[in-house]
Amino acid sequence: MTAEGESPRRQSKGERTAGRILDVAEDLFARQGYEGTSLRQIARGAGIKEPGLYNHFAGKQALYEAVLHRALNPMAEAMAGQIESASRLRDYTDLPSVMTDLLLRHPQMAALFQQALQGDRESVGNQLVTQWLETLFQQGMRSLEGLEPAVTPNAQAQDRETLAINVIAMFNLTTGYFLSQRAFSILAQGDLQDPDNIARQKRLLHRVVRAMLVS
Amino acid sequence: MTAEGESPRRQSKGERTAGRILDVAEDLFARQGYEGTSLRQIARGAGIKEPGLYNHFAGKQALYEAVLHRALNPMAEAMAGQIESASRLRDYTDLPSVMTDLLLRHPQMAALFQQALQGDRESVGNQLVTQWLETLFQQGMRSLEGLEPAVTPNAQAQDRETLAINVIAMFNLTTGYFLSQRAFSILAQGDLQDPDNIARQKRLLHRVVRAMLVS
DNA sequence: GCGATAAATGAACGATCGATAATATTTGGG
DNA sequence: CCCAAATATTATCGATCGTTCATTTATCGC
Repeated sequence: MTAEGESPRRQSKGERTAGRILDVAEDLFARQGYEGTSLRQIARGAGIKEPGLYNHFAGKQALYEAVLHRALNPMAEAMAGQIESASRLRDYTDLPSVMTDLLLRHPQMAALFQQALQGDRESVGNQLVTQWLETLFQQGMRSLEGLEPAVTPNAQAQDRETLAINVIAMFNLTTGYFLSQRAFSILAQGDLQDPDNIARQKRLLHRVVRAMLVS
Repeated sequence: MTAEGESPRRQSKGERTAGRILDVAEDLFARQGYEGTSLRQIARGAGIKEPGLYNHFAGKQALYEAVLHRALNPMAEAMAGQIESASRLRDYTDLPSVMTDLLLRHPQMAALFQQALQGDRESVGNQLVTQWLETLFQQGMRSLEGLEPAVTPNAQAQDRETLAINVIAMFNLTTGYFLSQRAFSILAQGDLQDPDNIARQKRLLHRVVRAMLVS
């Protein structure tokens, strides 16, 4: 999530500094993890001294949660909008593609979410992401199980566990793509964010969804 | 990787202690990450004081690399054996299933590998895992691209980028499963290591591979 | 069982961590 | 333009990090 594009006079100095801090912190947290990132690094990246951070955030933990919150909100809203406006059947199965487009605009969010998800269960960060996943997964479950009979009338009903495993697979497939830039450069030259490769990934996502529906 | 099952007199005291240290370190590194784990924690878990660690490992970094090495070697050998003994075509497409069985015996290795893969590019740990992935991926690529015409004579040849994306997807699908226990408990009750769920996952893996082959 | 060697310990080091207090500077509304 | 409020800085804190050293204790081949 990069800084808002508003005109520099619409924001007060404090707001601009807070935005810069969030930008730097998001990048560093995603690349180095929570414990691996120091407030000194963040302050230096934002062009201020360390104690200045405390004029905008209560502490390291609060800053981390603010980063997650700012990254999670647009994603949640956009996905909610997509889900709500899904009138035709195929709109539901497009969910991974939509999520890919959203992650494409903020590629480091994938790493941020995965870390928060693997992190301390009691932490606010973990609960934030877990809560988001909850609604997302519930919707994914409803999609798969609701569509299946319509699309493939002769398909047998799948048990809840299989549905869950499928939804989780789609999530891992979608986010994992953005965590695999290094692996990709081993196998082929190029950038995973290249439109051609994004198109290839979306094609794969659709094929996998279809493979899940037709059992 | 749990301690060797050898009789307690076959190992010297030092070897036994080193093994305990590796066990504890592997668990903590996988759950909390490299920076998030302190040598004090590891020492306490192994039942010794902190300086005692230095009788067995040169330092934190060396201990971390030893953990990765001990976890990576059996996996690499087992996969190499599977690949070498693959006479029939389907042996190749079974590779994700074989990897699932291996990871099932040491579920925390998935987290370990992902962390090392995302971590510092210069680090020895990253290079260790990257090197392993390289051979694994090369083999996966060769499988997919070599098998395709045989299995589906009417399928068009896929470009290298698509192959790479497919191989990466299979890797993310296979390892991501073992990182998703929390997500699974949101959607359904149960343990992802339950044989029934493992069977469901393997069924999914095979379906996805098939979906990749028949373009 | 003796003795060399391996292993474990207590004490302490410098470095860095997140955080606080006191002070200086800048901002921006009246 | 002024002055209260917002923002930034300097100095410093205690805690914890990884690591080292000198010493004690345990191991195990002979």
